[in-house]
Amino acid sequence: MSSMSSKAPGTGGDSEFPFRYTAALASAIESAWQDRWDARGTFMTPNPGDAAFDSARPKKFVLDMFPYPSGVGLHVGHPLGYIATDIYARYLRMTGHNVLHTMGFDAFGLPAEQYAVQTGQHPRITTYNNIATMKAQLRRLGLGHDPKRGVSTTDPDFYRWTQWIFLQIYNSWYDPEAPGLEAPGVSAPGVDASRRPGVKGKARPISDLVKLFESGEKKTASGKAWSAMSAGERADEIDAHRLAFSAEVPVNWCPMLGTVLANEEVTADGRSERGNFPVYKRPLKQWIMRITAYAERLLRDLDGLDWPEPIKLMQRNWIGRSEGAFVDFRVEGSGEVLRVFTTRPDTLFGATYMVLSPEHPLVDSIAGSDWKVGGKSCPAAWRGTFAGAPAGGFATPRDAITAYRAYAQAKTDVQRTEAKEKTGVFIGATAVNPTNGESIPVFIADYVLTGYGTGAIMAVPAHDTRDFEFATELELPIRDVVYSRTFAAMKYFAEFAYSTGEVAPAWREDLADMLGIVTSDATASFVHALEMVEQRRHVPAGDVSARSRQRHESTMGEQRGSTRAIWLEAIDDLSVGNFQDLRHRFMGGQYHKSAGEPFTGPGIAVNSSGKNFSIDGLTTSEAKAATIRWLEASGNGRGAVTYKLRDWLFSRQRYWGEPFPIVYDKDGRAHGLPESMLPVLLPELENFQPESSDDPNAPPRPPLARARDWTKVTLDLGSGAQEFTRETNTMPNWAGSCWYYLRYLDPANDKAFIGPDVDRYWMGGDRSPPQFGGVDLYVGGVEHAVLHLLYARFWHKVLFDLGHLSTVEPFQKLFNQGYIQAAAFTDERGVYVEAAHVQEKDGVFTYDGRPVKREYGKMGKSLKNAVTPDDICAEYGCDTLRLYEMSMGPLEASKPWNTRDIVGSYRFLQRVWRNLIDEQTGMSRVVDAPADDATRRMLHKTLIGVRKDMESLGFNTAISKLIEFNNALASLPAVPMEVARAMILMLSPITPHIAEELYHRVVRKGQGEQRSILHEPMPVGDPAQAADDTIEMPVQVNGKLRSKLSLPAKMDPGSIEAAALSDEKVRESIGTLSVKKVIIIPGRMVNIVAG
RNA sequence: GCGGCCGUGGCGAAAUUGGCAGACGCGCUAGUUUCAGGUACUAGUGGGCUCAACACCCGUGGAGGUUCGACUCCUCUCGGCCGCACCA
Repeated sequence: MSSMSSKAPGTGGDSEFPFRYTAALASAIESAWQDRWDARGTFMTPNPGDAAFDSARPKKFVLDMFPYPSGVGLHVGHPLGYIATDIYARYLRMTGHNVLHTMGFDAFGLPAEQYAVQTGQHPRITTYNNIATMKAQLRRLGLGHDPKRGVSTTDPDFYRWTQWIFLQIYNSWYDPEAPGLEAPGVSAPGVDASRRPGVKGKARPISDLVKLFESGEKKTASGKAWSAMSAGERADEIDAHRLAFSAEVPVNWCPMLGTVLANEEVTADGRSERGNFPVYKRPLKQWIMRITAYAERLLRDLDGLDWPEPIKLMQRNWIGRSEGAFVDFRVEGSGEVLRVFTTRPDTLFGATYMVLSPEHPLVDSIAGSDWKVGGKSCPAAWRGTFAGAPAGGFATPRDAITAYRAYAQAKTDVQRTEAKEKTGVFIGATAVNPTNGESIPVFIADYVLTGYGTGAIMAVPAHDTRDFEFATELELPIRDVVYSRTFAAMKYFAEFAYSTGEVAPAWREDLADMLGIVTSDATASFVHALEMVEQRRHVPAGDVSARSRQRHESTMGEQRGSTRAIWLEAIDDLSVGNFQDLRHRFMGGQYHKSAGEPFTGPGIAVNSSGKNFSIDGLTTSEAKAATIRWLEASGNGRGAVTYKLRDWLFSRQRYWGEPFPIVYDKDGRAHGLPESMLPVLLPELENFQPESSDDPNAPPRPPLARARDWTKVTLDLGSGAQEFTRETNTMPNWAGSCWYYLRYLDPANDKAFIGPDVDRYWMGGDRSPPQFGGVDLYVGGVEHAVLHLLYARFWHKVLFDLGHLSTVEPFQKLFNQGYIQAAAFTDERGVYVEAAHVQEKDGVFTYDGRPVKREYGKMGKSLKNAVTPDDICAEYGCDTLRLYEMSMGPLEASKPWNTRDIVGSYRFLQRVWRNLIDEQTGMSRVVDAPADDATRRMLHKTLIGVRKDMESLGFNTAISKLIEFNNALASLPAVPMEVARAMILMLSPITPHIAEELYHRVVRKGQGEQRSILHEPMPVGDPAQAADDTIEMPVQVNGKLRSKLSLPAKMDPGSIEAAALSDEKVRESIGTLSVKKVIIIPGRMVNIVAG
């Protein structure tokens, strides 16, 4: 018998019912079971090889995104995902799986360090205190985490391996030619294996690279033979290949904070998010990870992952693959060549000028000395018309370049985005379009970015919005080289409208736009417009395309607007019916023949013939391929793929992070430390403040640089004891989160970051065929959609390539839980007030007697609307909290918290308790009699439904099924054991404490408490027993519900039809109409079509 | 600007994926218990019409389409949220 029955629980304010399920009783039950679970190690999960390991059970690895241990503690929004994974993990245990489920802490990072700067308290102490607080909060929720596996990234035993992984990456290079990126037989669900071999390349140890250089199989960058190179040259060559390397790159440098910042830590107006200090772009030597080497694999392998499509899309966009070509333009009067990247090589004939980014390295060397082009003076607009330029432009191109650079640099990102007009200046140089030998002017403009492609473009104003804007602004020629079929389609519609007098509302606006551009006569009639269309049938294709483009880009916008309104009116007058369907069919191709050509599909190249090269008449994709072939054959360029993804800036000038396992010799050359010297412990400091300065050129002085005893070391790295200096940067806080899930699997291993057997088992790499990704369910917020998930995938792939892991991807299935939102209130000044103290009366909200405004936002400290789980647990018990959070709505949806609603969940648990337990005696009310037919049917329906919902994380609907079932039980005189038992077991993943208590009071009466309900198998519903004998069959007449028939479940369609047609209400509805057709959906409904 | 997601009672939401719209919960209304409040319990609760019941009509942001049948699919449109943002 449970210990609960032996002592009187708290009264909860109702002495008449000492065993009523009150908050006091719930709390007593909850803490009693939490203690027992801890004492018995209920949630400990054995690894393969351990004594308790059961190899017959399939594995499941259920993972949460681990939290940062913040000092303010949890609010009810935080544990939403944790509760969900806990329910799922408990469910999986009860359905025969070995489940790995635990929780660690992502504990390096800025808040603890900032706190240390302010108070002098060591971040370690702050962090460990916070972890303790948070663990207590999580424990109170009854989360079934394996306590032995919950690692913290700040433990030296953990970050030792973070450093080790860094060295693995440091000591490898990416061989783009290496065949076979995956282990043989690796297959991804939903991915056609035959599509995958196209991706070549993998990480290999640096020693392989050295062998290739030694044998001459691989050429060095300089072309010099390996044997002829000095030690320094060799080291340079190797360093240039490493996957983790240091290089001077432009970074966001904040001298006042004394650190570089990630792009997302810099505000739109160029200041630090924290502190609001100025941030400068400045080249600094930093550690960088060559994640771009993996761009293609990171992109392709998304296909095999069971992730939400929006997240995959965000990663695809972030990687930003574009296919196209590099094209070389010879600069006239200089030996230089301008290389551009384009995704539209088919429009090369339309390139009428070039644009370089203001910082492009060739600008200075190719800039001309005067404003002449082809011997004549260039247009005035080319000489500088941007804000601050002198009237009439600058005296020389060089003056203009200098001024423009200053102008562009001063613009913040926001200004850049908001500026509608394109600006730029001619640099006094011309280049040659390789296709036709045409001489075209070269400009600099800030709409071309240094960081993408080659930082230079060929401008095709006819087919690129930005180029068009620039060309309009600077009076540059525009040449159409693509004939648009969409435009041809619209022309056809216009003609169709003309011949029939019928216009579909859906395309009337397109038509009006088109017609509006061909005439600015605001009073013209529709008939007149159609005459214009008639005339334009004979306009050459290239010209038509130009107009189509102008339709979008015309600077005559306002004028067009008024014209357009007139056209809309005129078109509306002519509408005689709805022709949307017709339009679909046109677009779908059914009417192509009548139109004489397809309406949709690629454009056709026009005006694209040079001396020995023509693509006229080819479709866009054909023209692209043909142009690339020509570029490669003629040596003017080549096909290429570029990515938006940048390499990963991996160092920070901060204290509270992992030290790099890197030292520098007296020549300043970096050396990776051997494994035996790990971990490199963080040195003790008393002052954690980075050195700040007003001087943007001041050198960075990370806090670690002040630990003199630590930075200077004497080591023997293979060539005798020498003096070295340690790297004083630390790793960014993404580092630990890139691999923590692996350490959960083997937390005590001091020989390796993870044992190979453990990896193969829990990540599933020992399956045949091996799994693609290892974690079976990863739950967390969308805020990590890109960075964390991309970085972790990258590390995982490197470790896979180097043979340390058995799977290609870390997270097979990802689930994004929604946020919990809450009402927040602002006073008349717009300042947030404590939401907890706001009063509501008849829909009016007041705070301290004054009216306040309500809004909804993410729960948290800043909106002063946080509700803590501790308060809710105290008032209702944590089972009620778990139940409520799961019943609020679908897990993936963001939904508003409403404390008032919790009582519904509380009442449900009370009713369950009351159905099974006598509130006066605490004894079981369950009887051994068998269930009646109706109850048993409902039991099996519920078992089937709940199981299905659990599998799909549909906890909200699972709960509603349980409530319905329990409500049905309430009307029984007593609940039969088979029903009670199933009810308790189904409830146990969601509300484990009350379920354990009921299980021991009702099911295992006095058989001891050793066996947890967690180890009880979940009962399986039997469809045969769930089936109804008679079903209610709705009968529709012409789609409207008219009657309901009660029929035997297994009735043949003929009899159903007869029954339906003989029903009085049905016959009344049919009346004098004749029955045309009877549609019978077995077990579902009948629809009678009468007319 | 481009891309994505989402609009269902007073509120949170269901709907077996094209087949009885609003399950379940909150709130509300009435009643039981109670000196009373609270708790707990029972019944009702989309809107309209009706004294009331039966019946009928309307109803998933809006307009239209496909279908025997549409919350669900298609087109357009309005509103909200999120991501990217001159990416060549």
